[in-house]
Amino acid sequence: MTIRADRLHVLQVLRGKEPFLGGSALPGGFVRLPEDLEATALRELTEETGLDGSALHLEQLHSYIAADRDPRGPVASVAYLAIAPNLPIPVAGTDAARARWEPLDDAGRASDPLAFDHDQILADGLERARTKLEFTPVATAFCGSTFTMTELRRVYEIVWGVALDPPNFHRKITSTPGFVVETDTHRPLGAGRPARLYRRGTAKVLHPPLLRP
Amino acid sequence: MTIRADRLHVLQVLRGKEPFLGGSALPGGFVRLPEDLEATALRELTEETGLDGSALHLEQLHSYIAADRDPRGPVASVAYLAIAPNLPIPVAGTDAARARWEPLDDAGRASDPLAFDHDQILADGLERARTKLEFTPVATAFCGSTFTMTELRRVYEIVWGVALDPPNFHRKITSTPGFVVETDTHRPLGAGRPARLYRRGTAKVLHPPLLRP
DNA sequence: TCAAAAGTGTTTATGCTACACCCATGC
DNA sequence: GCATGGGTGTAGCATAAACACTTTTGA
Repeated sequence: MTIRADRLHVLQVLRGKEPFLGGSALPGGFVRLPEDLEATALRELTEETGLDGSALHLEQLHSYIAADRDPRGPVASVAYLAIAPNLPIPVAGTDAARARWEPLDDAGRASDPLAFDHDQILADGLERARTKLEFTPVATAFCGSTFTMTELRRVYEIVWGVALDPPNFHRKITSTPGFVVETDTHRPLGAGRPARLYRRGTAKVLHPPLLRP
Repeated sequence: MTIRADRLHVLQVLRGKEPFLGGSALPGGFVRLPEDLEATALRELTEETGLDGSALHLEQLHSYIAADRDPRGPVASVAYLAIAPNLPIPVAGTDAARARWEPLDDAGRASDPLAFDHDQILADGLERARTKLEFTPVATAFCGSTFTMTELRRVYEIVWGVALDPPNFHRKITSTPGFVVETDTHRPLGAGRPARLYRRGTAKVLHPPLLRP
């Protein structure tokens, strides 16, 4: 997932073979032993999209095994959720040419149904992302290495689909130990007072949490 | 997991074959298609322990695949967390005779190291249980079909390892919509005023959550 | 000097903690 | 009556929402 143009987007690939030839799906592939699950997720992501995996947040989401989820037969899938800043997709590579960022509507659904049970996986991933924003600083994974308080607030507003009060948000973030550290540089936007730039802090969990309204 | 004699216990089985013959492990086994993952977890639990699976809470925890986690070679494990009231383990069945409830110490560890990477799985499961108590009514899964407010509070105190103020706990639970529904019966304990009995409500999540101190 | 966006102060309401106190039962 | 555990009331403190207001820039 990423945020582009104030919209939440999900990475999709066009399938090049049956089943669901020509349909949209989440990127994925098979484990190549002896690599572990996280290495598989990272490798498939970079192979199919050309995205740089070093900057993104990656976590295991859920495992899906059911007899009818793949017409070829039983397939066990371990889904991972990746969160990245707004990165351009390279178009050079063969596989990467089939990848694209697809916006989600207000209900959090893709415009077209996805192959297999990937709509369910996407729904689970979105709910996980919404929850994780409450208790971890993972919102910074949507931003670059430095970001303004307004950019961080937009992450929350877009992922949660709500409006937040800028003054109160600013205070909550800065009063949560280890969430962000302020730099002494600012970013002018053309109009208005330049915003201070922040960097991620070292906290792994938020005390107190930032609960959804 | 269950609670016995004011201590958190985890279900263990004695391994009957190599590797780790004679050692302790979490109960488990292989998927038998076309059953899905949850059916596998439930079947293995009842086969190896004789416990009644109809009353317990069961949820997927995490998937573990790494080249070195099983000496026989790469094995993919999908761990499930089960929470049950204090049930006796039948001793009649062949497999069930090897199962027992093992208490966890204050740090949440088993007395002896478990086979494979099961100590890690146990630690992940305990952390999941502690977190789930905050946001869902799953604490009622440790209790019988009816329970007193003190029994429910003891669940929180034992799983979290903290002391809670009884009056404030009582108010928090009863003011959280759908957590519990009161019955009109009471349970005398020999000394003191009889405690009112409650039943689980219909809520799936707690609003507001019951955060750890 | 004005518009725009960032950030601070302040009021008010709400919730939570600590603990005093009352209730209902067995002995 | 009195000990014991269940349950309610309440004062004081901390937190959070709403919004007025100040700051800092570009035009």
